[in-house]
Amino acid sequence: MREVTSSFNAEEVEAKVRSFWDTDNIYAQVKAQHAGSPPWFFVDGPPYTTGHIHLGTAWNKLIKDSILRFRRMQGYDVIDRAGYDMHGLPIEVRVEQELGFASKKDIETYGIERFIEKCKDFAITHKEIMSDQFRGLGIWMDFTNPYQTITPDYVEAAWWTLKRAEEKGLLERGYRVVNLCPRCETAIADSEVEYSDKEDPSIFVKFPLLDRENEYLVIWTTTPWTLPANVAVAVRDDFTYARVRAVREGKEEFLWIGEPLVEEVLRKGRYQDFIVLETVTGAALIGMRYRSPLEEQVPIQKDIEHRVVFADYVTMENTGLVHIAPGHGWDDSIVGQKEGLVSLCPVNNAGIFTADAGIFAGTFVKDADPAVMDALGDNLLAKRKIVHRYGHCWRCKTPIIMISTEQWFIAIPKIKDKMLSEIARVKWQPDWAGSARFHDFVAGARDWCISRQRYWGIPIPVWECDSCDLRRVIGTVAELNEAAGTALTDPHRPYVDAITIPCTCGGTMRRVDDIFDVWFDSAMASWATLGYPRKTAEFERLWPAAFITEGQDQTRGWFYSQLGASVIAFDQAPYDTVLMHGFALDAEGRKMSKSIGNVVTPEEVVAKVGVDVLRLYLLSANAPWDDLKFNWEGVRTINRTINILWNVYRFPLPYMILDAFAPETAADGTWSGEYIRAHHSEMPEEDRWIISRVNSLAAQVGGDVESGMLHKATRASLTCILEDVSRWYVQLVRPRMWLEEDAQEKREAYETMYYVMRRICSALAPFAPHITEEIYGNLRTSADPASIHMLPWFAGDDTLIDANLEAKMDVIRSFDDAVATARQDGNRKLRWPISDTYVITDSDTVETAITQMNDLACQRANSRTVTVVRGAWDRMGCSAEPVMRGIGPDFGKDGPKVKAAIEAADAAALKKAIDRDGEVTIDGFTITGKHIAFSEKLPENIFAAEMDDATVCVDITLTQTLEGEGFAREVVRRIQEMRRQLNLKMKDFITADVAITDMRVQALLAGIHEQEIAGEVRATSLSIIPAAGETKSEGLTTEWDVEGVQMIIHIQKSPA
RNA sequence: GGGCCCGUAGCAUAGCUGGUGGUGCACCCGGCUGAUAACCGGGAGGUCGCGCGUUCGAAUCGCACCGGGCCCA
Repeated sequence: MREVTSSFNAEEVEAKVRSFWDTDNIYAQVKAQHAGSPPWFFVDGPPYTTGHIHLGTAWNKLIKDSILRFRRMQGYDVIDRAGYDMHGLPIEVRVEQELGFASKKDIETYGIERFIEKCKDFAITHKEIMSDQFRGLGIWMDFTNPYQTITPDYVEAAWWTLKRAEEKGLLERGYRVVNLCPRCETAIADSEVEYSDKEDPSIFVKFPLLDRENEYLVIWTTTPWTLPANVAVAVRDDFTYARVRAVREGKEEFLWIGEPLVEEVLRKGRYQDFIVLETVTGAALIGMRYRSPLEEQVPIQKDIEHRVVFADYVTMENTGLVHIAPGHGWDDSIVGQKEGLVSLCPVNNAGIFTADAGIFAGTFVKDADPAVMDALGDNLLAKRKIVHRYGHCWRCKTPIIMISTEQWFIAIPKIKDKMLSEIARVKWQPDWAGSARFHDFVAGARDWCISRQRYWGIPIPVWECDSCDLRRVIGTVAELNEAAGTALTDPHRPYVDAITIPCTCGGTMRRVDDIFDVWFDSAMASWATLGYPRKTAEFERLWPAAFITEGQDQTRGWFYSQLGASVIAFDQAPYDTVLMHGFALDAEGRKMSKSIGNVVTPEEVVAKVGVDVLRLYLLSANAPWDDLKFNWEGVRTINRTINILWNVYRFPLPYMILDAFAPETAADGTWSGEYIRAHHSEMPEEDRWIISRVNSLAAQVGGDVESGMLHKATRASLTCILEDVSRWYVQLVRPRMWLEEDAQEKREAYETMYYVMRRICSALAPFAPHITEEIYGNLRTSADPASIHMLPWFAGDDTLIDANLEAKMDVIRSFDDAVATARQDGNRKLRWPISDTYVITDSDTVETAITQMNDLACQRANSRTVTVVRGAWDRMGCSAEPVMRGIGPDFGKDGPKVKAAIEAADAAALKKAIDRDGEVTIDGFTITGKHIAFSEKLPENIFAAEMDDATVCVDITLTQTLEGEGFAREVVRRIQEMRRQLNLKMKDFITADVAITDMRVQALLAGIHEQEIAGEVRATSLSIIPAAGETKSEGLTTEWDVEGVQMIIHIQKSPA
């Protein structure tokens, strides 16, 4: 053991520990230690390789690391391979930006091969940067060999899974309405759509009814460009619609509008006058036919039979009639299917109108809005602007459009029941994450569009014949090479695009152009990380995952994609337990974002307080599943607690080192609490108490971690350090540390402190791996394992837990607080001894504790005696107060006399009499309870304070003896302070003179307390003298005012 | 618009199978002084987001609303 002098320096300690881990290969050693033990299969949710981690990413990995460390200590062979999500549009967009590209054409011109190589470089570079950041947080996962979604074996896992989908009839191709980013020219998932405010036209349009002259349906839309694809108008059958005759600029026309909206719509259309001719329910409108107002400009519209249909989602807003374009809206397409409507989509993947759009052909849809409005002519009833929430591409921020396009789908509804029953089987932390949230999400899930029209991703392994309609899904690279007679190694675009397969019909099969939705990649993680399907042994041994944990946003992300893929592939969920955690928000509970400027990075926290404090803060601040409101104050508090842990740790070291203390060990020299187990029964109560507390803590922490309650585990540990060890045990045990002789009590204190530190470090090791490693490194015996992380998890020893003792100590602590309060009230410092303390109570628990632990109670109270009083205390005085409201009416003008009589009488005697007889006669007046109010009165020099279930009374009366002792302790304190000013070492001796001119005080001390003072301050000679002699040049002389008494103290270091 | 979660003193958080609201930090006052740029005690501070309901009694149960978060539309 070596002494540690400075206060806790996170930067220094953590750097030292990190370098120890690195040079001695501790992580590898720990893993080797558990090789062959029962496995614990964890799958890392792969972060996307953006290149920088934020607080949420850090939180995520720290939760993982803490749990993995705990499981390793429990003895499991933990599979801790990290993973990275490395394909996809975000990287493509970044590379495009670097290269200054504006569209897919630029990529084609540049060359797909060069482009995807750039993407690959980007992903790999940024993966390395992130691994370093994670390592910097002390995270022990396998970053040297992470699974990567871009490796051939990983790609193959996706191919194989798609083949399974095809075999099960779950792979479908078809036209669906999807979100399209016209810039990226690809379909994007709902989850890739980001909503933000956007200004759009807000127009009211008249659709002329067939066979009704000058009569129109009025609809509203914010997307004029979808009107060329209009095929129907929807209404609610139970709403009321009005037919109005409206006049604008002298022209009269007949309009159909939702009845409550008539006035508003006509005002917007600047109609001068109107009259409601009739009202009907929507049901009466259904089936009415109308013409497109654009049939001249969009010839295809002439062939459409437009009609009014029912849709339940119509609301009585705007006009109450809804424009339906099944090619441009999800809801519209549903209505279209149900009603057998034509689906028009005269728009291509770049958002450009096709020839079907007539005069609009060749124009970008959004740019065509004004032209469409122009073309509407008089049918444009009103034109305004609106700012509303609109979807944008999450990467390039381009407003998305909805178009009907041919895509590949997984038919999720066909496997939904199985997915739901698997959700019920999985253990969710918290329970509602699965049973409510995820369940509801999956219950409403639709087909999963898995195709993207991009480059950097896993190519969809479907080959289609160019002459017949045969298609083939390839499951592995080997299968492809065999079928095509090639030797492909990298299954990415464009290499894979070149490969053709001869078809049985004599034609040539070519790969479809699409790549997978990047969410499909990570969905395979649980088997891809095991090398499946290329290798099967590990898969059979380990799968499914014992545990995963991710943020709540992954409900619709990774929890979902994994479940879907796994049910496709294996008919079961790929995980057994899922811990869902929250989001990292700022102190006000808002999302951290660069634009608000409220981002807190992990690095800045680490720079201020170190990794362990960040870790403990993130883990203890709130329950994992609640959102974290980042708060610097909270971080500082944890920092202080950790500093206290450090102080508690270093406090006994100087004494232990002075005494060359070594804890008792087993025969092989390793420590596991040998002394405590052997001597437990004869150890002091305070030692047995802290040992019990620490064992209770260990038991609690283990249980909390297993149930995902990381906040409870860490809070309990920190509270134990603060409350039990620092604020109580250390205070109790201090005097035993500086006993001179080789006392049994001191030995027990050392062993206990050692035990406490070792056990607390063990309990804290998964959460604060650096400081615990440092402390352990200094405390461990030479035969103990090199690292704390090599120790088995200490789960608490039941035989050392004494709940009864813990309860009794709670009473003493409550008593201790009350004594301090009462003394403060009586203005008697704790340093000054008092004669008697009384605990007035009706509680057996209190009586037992104070009686059985009386020595400790006396010591804490600095009182000669501590006595329990049951019921009323006979020394408690009584005061009597006349109640004039009662006296006045009964005694009239004698009232003042009665008052005086009551005040003059002995209150206790009055009370006794009234209690007994109900009345008492004084000075001829008969007095009853209503004339007098009794209250308790503390005797002189007694001060009281409440504790749990009791009242504590301290008697602060001074006697000569007590006063002498008080002054003696005052002198000791002053001399100690002076020793400190001289920077003396603990073992140094001094000589001292205490000059006191006050003869009474001098007499109290001289001869009686000199020896005692000398002993405490390590003085070889000490004299109490009446007046100071000549000022000495050596040593230190200080004049003190002690409770109004002047003292001149001189001390000087003795020669060694 | 819908689902889930959260909303308790200046800040953070416990209590939430109903019975007079705890804790930590910060603040103010005091104590201790061989852990000392530490430690301890006390005090003040709360319409438990708002409203209605169930109940003898609600922070706790129900409904509606407001604010925040994630997700969906």
